[in-house]
Amino acid sequence: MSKQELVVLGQDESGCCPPLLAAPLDEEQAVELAKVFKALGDPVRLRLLSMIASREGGEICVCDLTPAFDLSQPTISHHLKLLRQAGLIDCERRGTWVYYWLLPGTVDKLAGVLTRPGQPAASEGSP
Amino acid sequence: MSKQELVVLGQDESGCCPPLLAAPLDEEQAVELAKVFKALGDPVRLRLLSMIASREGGEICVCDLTPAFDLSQPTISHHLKLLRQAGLIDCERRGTWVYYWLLPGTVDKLAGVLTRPGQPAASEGSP
DNA sequence: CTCTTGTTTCGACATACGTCTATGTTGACG
DNA sequence: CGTCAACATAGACGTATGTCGAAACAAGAG
Repeated sequence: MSKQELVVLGQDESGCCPPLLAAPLDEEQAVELAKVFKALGDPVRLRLLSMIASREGGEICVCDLTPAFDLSQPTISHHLKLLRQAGLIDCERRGTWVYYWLLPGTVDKLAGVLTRPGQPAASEGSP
Repeated sequence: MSKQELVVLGQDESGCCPPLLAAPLDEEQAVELAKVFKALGDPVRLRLLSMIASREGGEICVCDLTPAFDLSQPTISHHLKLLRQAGLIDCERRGTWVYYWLLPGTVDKLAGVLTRPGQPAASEGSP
């Protein structure tokens, strides 16, 4: 089940991040990046990702996600599939329920790509 | 001309950034964020943004953007319009030519939203 | 095995999106 | 004023996307 992500971002260990804002992107990089941004370009998927990522234990059951939306269960499942194919989340069946969790690599990659040179990290407000 | 952005992100000065990955997003925030991510969800627009942002002087003429793509001039103009409506760039006519530049606020906002708590800034690789 | 519950897959459909050609608009220059 | 070049807008067309209901699949309980 967790075998079908498109491995959309090279997850390169080569230091840090391809500069989006510091050098022109070549077409191939742009295509790969656009897939992930497109996955984030829907309010339902953003909220799903947010709910998954902000879960204390790191995992959340579909049955806890669905009631938060005014949409049919198949539609939620569809959006979760797109997030999974974008490499943003993964899931595992555990008995009757399916649990989803965040794949931090892809999100970190995006954050890096969008960080302008010289811009400090977005440190959360808890010193 | 530079008057029609949707002012899509509140550009709030309230410290830093709404946590996308630390707390569930409410619907309104999700809708606003999704507009910007959707604008980034196209390879042509990503490359356009990248070319604009990485320009040394901070500005670039449309006549320098168009030839880099295998698309018609109106198509490029259309994509630039979407980036502008998303609050990512702005433009100004200067004689015959139109110049575009990056609006750093929106990009910074996205980077902040995608940065996980505890994740350091993406420092560029030039020590 | 059968029944029930949770989840995904399958078609179908309306809408949105990316692209084009054709046409406007704006400014520079004779 | 007329003409040309640089961009923008308008309309059209094919494809992709978001949504649903129905059906299939998986796993536990009788």
